[in-house]
Amino acid sequence: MQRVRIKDVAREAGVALSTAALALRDDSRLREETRRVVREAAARLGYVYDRSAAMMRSGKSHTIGLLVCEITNPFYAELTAGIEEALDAAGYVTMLANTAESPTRQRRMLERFREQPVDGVIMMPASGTPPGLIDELEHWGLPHATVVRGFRRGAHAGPDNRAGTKIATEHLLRLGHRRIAFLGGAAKNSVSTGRLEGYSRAMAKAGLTPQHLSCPTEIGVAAALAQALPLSGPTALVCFNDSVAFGATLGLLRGGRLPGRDVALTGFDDVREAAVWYPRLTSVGVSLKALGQAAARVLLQRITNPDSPPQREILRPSLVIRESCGASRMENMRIA
Amino acid sequence: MQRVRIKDVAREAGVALSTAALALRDDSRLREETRRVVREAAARLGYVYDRSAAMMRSGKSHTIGLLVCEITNPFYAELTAGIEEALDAAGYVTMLANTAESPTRQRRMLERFREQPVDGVIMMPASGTPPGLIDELEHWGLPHATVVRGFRRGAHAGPDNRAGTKIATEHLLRLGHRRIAFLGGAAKNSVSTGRLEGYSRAMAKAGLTPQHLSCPTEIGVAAALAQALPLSGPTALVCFNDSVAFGATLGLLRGGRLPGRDVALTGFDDVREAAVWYPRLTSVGVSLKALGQAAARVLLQRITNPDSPPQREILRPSLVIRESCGASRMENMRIA
DNA sequence: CGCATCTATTAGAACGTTCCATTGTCGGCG
DNA sequence: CGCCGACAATGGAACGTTCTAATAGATGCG
Repeated sequence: MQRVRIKDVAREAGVALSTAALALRDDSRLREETRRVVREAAARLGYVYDRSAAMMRSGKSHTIGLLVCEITNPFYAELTAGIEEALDAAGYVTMLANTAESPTRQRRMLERFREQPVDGVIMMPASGTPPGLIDELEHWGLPHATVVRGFRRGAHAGPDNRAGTKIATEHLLRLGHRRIAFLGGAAKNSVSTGRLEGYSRAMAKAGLTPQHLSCPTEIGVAAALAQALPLSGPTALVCFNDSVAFGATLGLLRGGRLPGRDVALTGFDDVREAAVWYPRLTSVGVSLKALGQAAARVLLQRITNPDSPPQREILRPSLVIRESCGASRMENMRIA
Repeated sequence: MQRVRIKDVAREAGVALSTAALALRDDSRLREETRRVVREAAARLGYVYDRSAAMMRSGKSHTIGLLVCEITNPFYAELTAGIEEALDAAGYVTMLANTAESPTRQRRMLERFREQPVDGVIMMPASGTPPGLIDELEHWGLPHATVVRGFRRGAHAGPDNRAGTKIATEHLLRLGHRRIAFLGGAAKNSVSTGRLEGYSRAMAKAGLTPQHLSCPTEIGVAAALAQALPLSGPTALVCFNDSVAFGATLGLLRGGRLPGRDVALTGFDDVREAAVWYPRLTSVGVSLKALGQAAARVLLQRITNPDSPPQREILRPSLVIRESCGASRMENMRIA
C-alpha cells in the first residue's frame, strides 16, 4: 500500500498533475467543477499532502520555531500556549524547543531551526545569552522576535516592566507603607533592571530610599530570605515575580506571619496560581494571550515585510489587587 | 547573497556533488582527508544543511510530534521537558502542539503531523478523545505512543496508578487513619479509574468502606469541597493529584484547618511545587525524566521495529513523605 | 475573418538532498 | 600480464511538490 501522491489523484480524476495540484490548493483559476472532481478523487484515494516536498520547492515551511527558556515555569508555559494559539490562528505550525536556560542548548536549537528551515523564530533568550546572538540571527537572515526578555534592538513584545513595579509600589505607598523593599531580581538582564528601576523611581518620588533584597528567582531561596526578615524590617515587599512572591509567602507563613495582614506583598506576572494562592496574591499582570498575539504579530510583520524596521510592542500591565497586599476590601479590582 | 548548497561546497572543495554530500554526512567510505577538505570548504562558504530537502528524499524527518493535552499544567509541562530531552538525546527534534484538552484541536494537530510528515507521535490524549482514534493512527501508519493517559492498547508509558494510590492509602492506614476519603478523579478515563481502584482496594483490604468525593481536577473546586468538609468527616484525604491536593490545602486553611496537623493529605505526581508547598505535600511520584525517557523509548522502538508488538512500560511510583500526611518526623523519606 | 484577449488546463523544469549503480585506481596474486 | 577485490569517488535518477511558461479553446472586436 503505497502513499497516495498528487499524481495518483490526477490520474483518478482524469486531469493533469498540475491541474490536480492547483485544485487541491483550491486555486480560483480552476473551474469550481474541476476542483470538486479532484477533491472527490483525493478523498476517495485518501490523499495526504506532503509538506516536506512543498517546503522544499517553495522554500516556505509555514513553521515558526519557538525557543522557550524554561517550559516548566508556569508563566512561560502559559505564554507558550498563548503564542502557539496566535500562530495557529495565523496558519503557522509551532516547533517548540526548551532551552532550560542553557545558552549552549539554545544555540544548538537555533541552528536546528535554521536547518529545518523555519520561516522565523520567536525566543525568550536564556539568561547568559551573548548579546552578539542577535547579530548572528540577522546575518543568517532568520526573521526573529523576542518576547518578555529581549535584546536592545530587534522585534520584541513584552510588558512594561518599569511601569509595572511602579504601579505596585505606588499602590503600597497609598496603603500607607513606608518601609518597602524590592525582593528578587538578582539576574543581570533587562527584565530585572526594568522592574527594579520602576520600584526605585516610585520610592524616590515619594522621598524614600529604596532597599534591594537581591536573590535569584527560586521559591526556596526567596522563602529562606523572607523567613529571616526581622520584624523591624520592611512592612511591604515588591517581589520580582510571582515565584518570588510565592516563596516569600511560604517563608513568612513558616515564620508565623500572614501576608496581607502582617506584611504586604505584591507579585509580578499574575500567573494562574496567584488567584488561588493563600492568601490570594496581588500581582502585576499582562494578558499572556495578548502578549502571545503581540509576539506573533511582530514576527509575522518581520517575515512578510523584512525591509521595514522591526517593531517593538510594549504592553502596559495592570495591577490585580487581591489579598496579599492587605487591601482585601477592594478584592479583585484592577487599577491603572 | 544566495543560500549555499552542497553543489557550491563541492565546487569549492573540488570534488563531485555526491562526494561532498557523503563527506558532510561524515561517511566512512570517504578518506578522512577528503572529508576534512569538504568540511573546511563548507565552513568557508557558510553551508547550511537543508532538512526539508533531505526529508523529502529520504522520507525520514527525524522529527517527532508531541501532542500535549495542557501545557499550562506544571505536571505536563515538566513531562514535556523530560520527553523533549530524551528525544533530543536520541537525535530527534520535537514538534510540540498544545491541544488544550480539545479533541478537535487534537485531531487537527494530528493531521498536520501526518502531513509534515513526522516520524512518529507521542501523545497524552485530550479528555474526551474517541477511542477509535488509535485505529485511525494505526490505519494511517503513523507510529505512536501514549504517555500517562493511554488507550487500551498501543505503545504506552505511564505510572502504575493503582499501585500509587494503594501505597498512599496504606501509608495513611499505617498512621492510624480509618476515615479516609478519595478526593477528585471525576473524569472517566484510565487514570481516574486506576487511582480510585488502588485506593478502594487498599481500603477493602483493611476492611473499610471507601468514600469517593468526586470532583473535577480544578484547584478552586477542590478548595470549596475541602472547606465544606464537616469535622466529623474524613480525617485523611487521598487526592487524585497534586492540583487537587493544593486545592484541598487552600480550602482547609481557609476553614482554619492545617493539613498534616488536623487532616492528613496525600497528592499524586509529586510536581515541583509539592516540595515547597505549605505544608510540604506528601505525594506519590514517578520521575518525569524517567517517564519521558520511557515514552521516547517505546515510540522509537515502534519506529525502528514496526512489526514487533507495541511495548507498554508501567513505572512503579514511590511515595515521597513530607509534612501534609502528618508523618513529618520522617521528612523526605521514600517508601515502596 | 483575422487578431488579440481571456479563461481553463497542461507540460515540464526546478528545488537540494539521498540513493543506487558505476567508474577509476591501486595493490596483490596467480 | 591480466584479473580480482577493495577502496575512493562519481554520475545521475528520484523524491512530490510548486512555479513558469506554454497551449487550446472560447470570446470580443474592428
